[in-house]
Amino acid sequence: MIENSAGFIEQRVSEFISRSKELGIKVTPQRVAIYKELASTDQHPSTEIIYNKIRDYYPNISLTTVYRTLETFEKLGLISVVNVLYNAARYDANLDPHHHIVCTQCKKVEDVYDESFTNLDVSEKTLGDYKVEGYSVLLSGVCIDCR
Amino acid sequence: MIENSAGFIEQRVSEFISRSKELGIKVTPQRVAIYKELASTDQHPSTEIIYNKIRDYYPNISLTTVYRTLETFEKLGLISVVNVLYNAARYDANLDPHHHIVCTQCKKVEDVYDESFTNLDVSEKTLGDYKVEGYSVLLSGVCIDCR
DNA sequence: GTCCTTGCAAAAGTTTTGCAAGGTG
DNA sequence: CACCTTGCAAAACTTTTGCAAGGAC
Repeated sequence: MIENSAGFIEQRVSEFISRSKELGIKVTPQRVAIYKELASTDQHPSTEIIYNKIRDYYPNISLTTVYRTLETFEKLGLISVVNVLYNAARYDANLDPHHHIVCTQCKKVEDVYDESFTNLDVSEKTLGDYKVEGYSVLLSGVCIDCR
Repeated sequence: MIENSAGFIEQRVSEFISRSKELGIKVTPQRVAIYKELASTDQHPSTEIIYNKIRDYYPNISLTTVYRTLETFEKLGLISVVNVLYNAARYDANLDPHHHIVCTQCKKVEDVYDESFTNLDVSEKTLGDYKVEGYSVLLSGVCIDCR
């Protein structure tokens, strides 16, 4: 749960710094700025958006650094990527209700048919501001070929 | 459920042609080829992959056409896009279990906390070939600002 | 001081757009 | 034959990579 109090964010940044030292990566001002920006919002920003926000107070930062840093953080489990399959649009002619599992290594997608996934109650949820059209469960894992 | 019999695919292509006429879009050889390619696989191909497969027997087709056609089909509900948020990577510093809802119009993402989503049983599923690492539910809808 | 990290520039990869030619209904 | 659709080319946008300079430990 995000709380927009400065103290809460400072605490998360402190934890990030400790964790970075444990993991053996260097704590640079760029990395702190990127982590802090991400920890300060629940808007799930893109790389470009993070870059632009940081440039307001850190004009010399490079977009390349933001890309590389987010990738590093994600690989180490310090942050997560919301959309695993962001590389290219993937299409499906099968309109029956079903779900998907993606291999985090080769990005292959397979279908998952499971009634317990298909019958989730999405009507009464805390989605007050949204007109919900649908949902799907995306599992992630490593396929047999990549193991 | 995809069945790889030629007859089954032919039937789906026929339905596609009828539906196209109902919807008032023109049935071109390119469109039929694209639909047929997508209906013949459960691999959830990208635009580029569909393009390359079609070029084996239809060398003049343009990648632009494949992009535009898939977009058209998706808007009309003839196919669906597996990864709504494919435009750019979106990151999250919040590692607590939670889910997301995306506005299909402005692509804004918000958090959803719901225990019934968080307690799905993913251990005994028909995911035999995968080492499952996790999952998340992605709801889609239209946010209040876009209505 | 060592070696990881950064910034710049260039390249690779994905998607969109303008416009004239072509084909469907 | 009207108008939607296609193909080409160019541009826009997102991401990755090579390399030399710089900074953290």
